[in-house]
Amino acid sequence: LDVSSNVLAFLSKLQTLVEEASTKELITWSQNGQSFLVLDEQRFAKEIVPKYFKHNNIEGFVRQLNMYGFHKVVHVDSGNVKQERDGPVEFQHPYFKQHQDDLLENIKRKVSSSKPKETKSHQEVLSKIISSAQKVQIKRETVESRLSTLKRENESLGKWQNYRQNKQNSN
Amino acid sequence: LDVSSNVLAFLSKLQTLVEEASTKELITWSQNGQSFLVLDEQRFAKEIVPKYFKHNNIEGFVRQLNMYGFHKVVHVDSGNVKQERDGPVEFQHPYFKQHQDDLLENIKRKVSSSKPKETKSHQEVLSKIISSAQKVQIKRETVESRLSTLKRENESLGKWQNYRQNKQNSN
DNA sequence: GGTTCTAGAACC
DNA sequence: GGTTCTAGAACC
Repeated sequence: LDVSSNVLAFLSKLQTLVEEASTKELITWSQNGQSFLVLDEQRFAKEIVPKYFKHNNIEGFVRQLNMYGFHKVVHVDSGNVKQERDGPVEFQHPYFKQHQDDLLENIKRKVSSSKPKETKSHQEVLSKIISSAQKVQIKRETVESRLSTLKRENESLGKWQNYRQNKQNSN
Repeated sequence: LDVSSNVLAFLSKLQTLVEEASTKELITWSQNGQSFLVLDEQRFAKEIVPKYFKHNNIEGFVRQLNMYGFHKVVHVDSGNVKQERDGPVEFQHPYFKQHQDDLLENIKRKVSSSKPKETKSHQEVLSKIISSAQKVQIKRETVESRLSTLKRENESLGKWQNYRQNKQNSN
């Protein structure tokens, strides 16, 4: 973690990789410095990646790029999208540009967030259902308490009725 | 689309690839025939994949496997998960086994579905909550009917009580 | 239905 | 925060 410039570990490594002259053959800035190129994914993954990361595949590298908001640059040739096979791969981020290190601090890693994407809407639905169930529950409890009151009254009246009945019969 | 055996295009191709003697060096059944192995992802992607699919990368192949319910077999070595670098990659599906072509028809491609992934589990949770709410509702209705019965009895007794009371007073 | 880019989630 | 497997979604 590069604490001095408050830039996260991944970005520091990426920065180094893209600037470094020794890796220029496999990863470097594009012509205009607005994006960077991985010139040979295979070799890059096997030769460079393991020196900087805990793996040697391109997927993990791309996953990290996506986590930091980088996007693959899709090349449009004459109207339709066609990536030539095994050609260079280009990635871009609005705050990752050559000679503009001051922008780097604006790059934020996306939060992993334990909550899935549509949890919110489901959460709302659940809240409503639970709230509704609670109202039913409360109404039931109210009714039950009224029931037990009436039951007691009924028993009292019953006893009194029996008392009157017995008295009547004994007369 | 292999209409004759009702097996989808991808599965037919995969079947061929795994059985084929000529590709045995890069993709073949595992020892016990319960899974299949890609012995060299790099070479497989570049040499075999483009002959069968419209691309030459392993990602597309893996995406299709996942779409059909295949799972990567993760090897556990001495307690912790460790995949050796550039070793064979193993995939498995309960209905994709050597010499058991009759099972193939059970393999279904996952529907793209507008519904997100966890709809099912949420659906289950919702079902339980709704079912629970319904039970509370029914219990409430039962109690309410008992209540109205008791209420009627109570009123009758009350009237009788009043009758006795009045009679007593008038005596 | 197939391919690609990106994201979710589990596990580290 | 990093890595891996799997899925979502757009586009074909």
